[in-house]
Amino acid sequence: MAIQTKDYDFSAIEPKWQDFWETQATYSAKDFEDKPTFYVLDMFPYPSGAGLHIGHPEGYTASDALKRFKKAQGFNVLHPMGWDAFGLPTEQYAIKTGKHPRETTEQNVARFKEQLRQLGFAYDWEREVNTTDPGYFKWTQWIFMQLFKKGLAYVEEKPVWFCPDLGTVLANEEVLNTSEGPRSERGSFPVERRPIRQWVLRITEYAEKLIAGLKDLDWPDSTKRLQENWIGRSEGAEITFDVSGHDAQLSVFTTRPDTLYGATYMVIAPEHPLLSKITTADQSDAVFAYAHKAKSKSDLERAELSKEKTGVWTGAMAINPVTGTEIPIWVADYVLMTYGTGAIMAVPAHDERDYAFAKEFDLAITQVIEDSGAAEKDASGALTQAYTGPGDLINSGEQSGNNSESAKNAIIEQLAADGRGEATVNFKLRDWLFSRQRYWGEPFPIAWVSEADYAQVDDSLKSVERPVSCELNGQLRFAVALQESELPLALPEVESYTPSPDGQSPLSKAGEWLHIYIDPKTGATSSEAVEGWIPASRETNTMPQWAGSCWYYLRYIDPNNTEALIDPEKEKYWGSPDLYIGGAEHAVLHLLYARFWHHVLYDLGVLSEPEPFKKLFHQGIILGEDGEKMSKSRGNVVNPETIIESYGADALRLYLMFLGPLEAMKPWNTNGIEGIARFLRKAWRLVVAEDGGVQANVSATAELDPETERVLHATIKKVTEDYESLGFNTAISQMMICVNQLGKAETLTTAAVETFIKLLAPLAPHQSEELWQRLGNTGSIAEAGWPQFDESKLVEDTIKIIFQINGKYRGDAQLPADVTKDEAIAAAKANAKISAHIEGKAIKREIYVPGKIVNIVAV
RNA sequence: GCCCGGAUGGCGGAAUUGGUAGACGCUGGGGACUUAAAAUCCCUUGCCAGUAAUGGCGUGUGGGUUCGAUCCCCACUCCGGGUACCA
Repeated sequence: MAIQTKDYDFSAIEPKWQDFWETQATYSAKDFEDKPTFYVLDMFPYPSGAGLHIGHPEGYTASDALKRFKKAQGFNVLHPMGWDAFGLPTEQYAIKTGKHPRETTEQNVARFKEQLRQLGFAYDWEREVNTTDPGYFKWTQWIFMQLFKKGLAYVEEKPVWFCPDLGTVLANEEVLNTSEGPRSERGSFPVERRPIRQWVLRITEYAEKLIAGLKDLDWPDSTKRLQENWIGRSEGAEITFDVSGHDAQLSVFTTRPDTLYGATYMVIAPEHPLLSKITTADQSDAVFAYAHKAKSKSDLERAELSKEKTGVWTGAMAINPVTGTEIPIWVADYVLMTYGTGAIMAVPAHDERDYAFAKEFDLAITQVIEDSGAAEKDASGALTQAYTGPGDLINSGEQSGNNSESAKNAIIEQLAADGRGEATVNFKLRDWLFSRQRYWGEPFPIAWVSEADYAQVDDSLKSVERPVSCELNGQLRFAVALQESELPLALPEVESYTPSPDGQSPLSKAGEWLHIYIDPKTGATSSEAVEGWIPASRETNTMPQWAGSCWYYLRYIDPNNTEALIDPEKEKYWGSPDLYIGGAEHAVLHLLYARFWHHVLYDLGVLSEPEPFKKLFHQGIILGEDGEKMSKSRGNVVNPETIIESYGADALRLYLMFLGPLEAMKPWNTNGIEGIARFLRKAWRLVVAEDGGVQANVSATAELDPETERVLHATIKKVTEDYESLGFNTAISQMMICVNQLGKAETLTTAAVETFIKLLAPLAPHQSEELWQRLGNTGSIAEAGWPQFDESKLVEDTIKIIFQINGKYRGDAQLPADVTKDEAIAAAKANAKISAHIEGKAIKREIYVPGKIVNIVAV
């Protein structure tokens, strides 16, 4: 039932084939089919109200094309799609309109799905996942439960941004740093740091594994380096200093224990717990004023003020453990409570920050590493900048003369003997703040009980090694996991989606849902009191958006399993994704969090491999026509639907890939799509004649001239290689060369035309299917196999040899492909232009690059 | 500041990683078909000089290695991205 048109009518053809793929389930993956598998994964979108923008189809076209290519090559292909549907904009919309986020989500998903369909992306919709679906988040909650029981989750009062005017907690990126202090991005209201109870995941416990695991991943080097820097492993030592006149001790982390003799003062962070204890009476006003001010600053502010060092002397002194000298202890916000021990030994001679601070406050600077003239000094020989390089130790007692590298160990050993220090490793990576005081997220499957009741609770419901407790309404409470059969723990219906004025989640007002009784043996719950059960209140925080996106790629493999997160047999069959395509903006957080969960699940025996994403590719960004980032405010946004209306989805897909390398950042240019439209029309006319039938010069028995045949085989080779390496732009240019050549040929074999259409099909699937059908074939072109090239067809009997004089092009000639060096050089000399150039010169050297170049060096 | 990318015609980009720089496409110019337009086809299009043959210049800048450099080395400029006192 081909639609009989002579023109390429994409608006009729495209929906026809979209229906076909859907009803025929052309791209539904079959578990355990006896074929090699290929799992290609896209980063799933957040279904926003704005719909798809041009950036989405870029990566998705690449994965769709690759999927079709691999399918044609005979792979059992898995290419699913889903929705990262918990999230802030939907919740904000609910707060504004009162509409349930679930409804908004449904509408947005429907719209996204329709748009993806219009682009011809043939996903396996039977495996669709949605993070807000109870059948899905049941397992998100289940994973959290395992983390909790394994001791990888805890609760802490953490300072978070709170905006009293908006009545909500804000994420770091929602807070702007203004001249009037930190303000909310929305509405520019003042915000403040408030300690609010938070769940935190111990990702730092996996820091070592997360660094080590990077080694074997086929990822862009820059992304690996980014993760490595983010985790920020550094080796050094923890050294303990005595505080004069106190029995307190101050521990510091340093990567330069070799400079210990040069530690002339110490600095502790404003939040350091020892601060109030060691501060002397005369200094306390200044110290506490300073500490208070530092607390209200954002990390951002602290960093921005980095040029000027600020601080106050606490009045206390510490004792340098190797020199025995008393050194002052300062408080300053350039020391962060969140890294190391929250205190440092300051070595101004060999650390830039310490140097700047010492200069600002006129503190002693003792050089202990010989710079051998490498550092700048003033007339008196004092350092005018910190020397951070290596060298021999000076002014360092018995260590003097020792090299700085070996002195690191020597000093650690010397300290360790006294119990004053040991070698340690520190990470920049912090534990993962895992809770939000919001409505639209996964509820935690946790209940809080009293200490006495906690004692009765079965160990299987506890974090046994590390019990989790906190104060709720002034009372000590302990965390208990619910029974697994209580999952999924659904969100209660609430009257308002707005957090309460004190920053508590909207769930804290869901009274009936909140207060429960729990069976201490099994973790079963009831809303009514039961004999022997204990009263409990549910956790009211919800999980962050990351939670659902951390493991969705696993669920595609077994989306409807109600008994397990994933069937181990299916997991082994499909393995982890063979290729993951997504933006570089997720290089750190999403990819790190997902790796963390995957490692944990592997350690729990749920998964068979420790790393989730073997191969990763970042598509670039499509800029507006003005070369700027597309944004509504700039008015340079290109809408995919408009392009599809005027050129069709195939043209859009091809053009997106033709713009430049997939990984590059490249500007959109609407004019350029004409070339692609022309190319598609040429391909169409190769098959379809004026009268709508098949072209008369195409037949099974026709002759194919040798040059056309050579180009065709060269195209098979180039396109196959380029698809494999995601080099779609060059594959398209080769197909353009090919279509031009085929168009010139007097007659064409059906086989030649079919070969070309098969090559085109991954990128322009609608038109290719249509042409395939009009040539008399049935079924999808994806099931017709992938063309093989014949190496012998690529060999040309004559080759063009370039003649150069002194490396400069002076002529060329067609010579037999098997020409020898001597023959080639002779041919060059026989060339009129060449002989003119060597006339009267002495030939110094003759170079022949086989099949390419003759270069005669003559002076 | 540090860490990554990148710089090639009027524009997007290509170049088997050391072998004719500018494939392919857009734009511009000229022509054919047409009553006309669209569509299609052909020629042309890096810069300078020249009617031309041809010659010179040319891959951000300056050096170097080489018979030969967009590609390798050294120094620098500009642009983009990430990161932020991590001891």
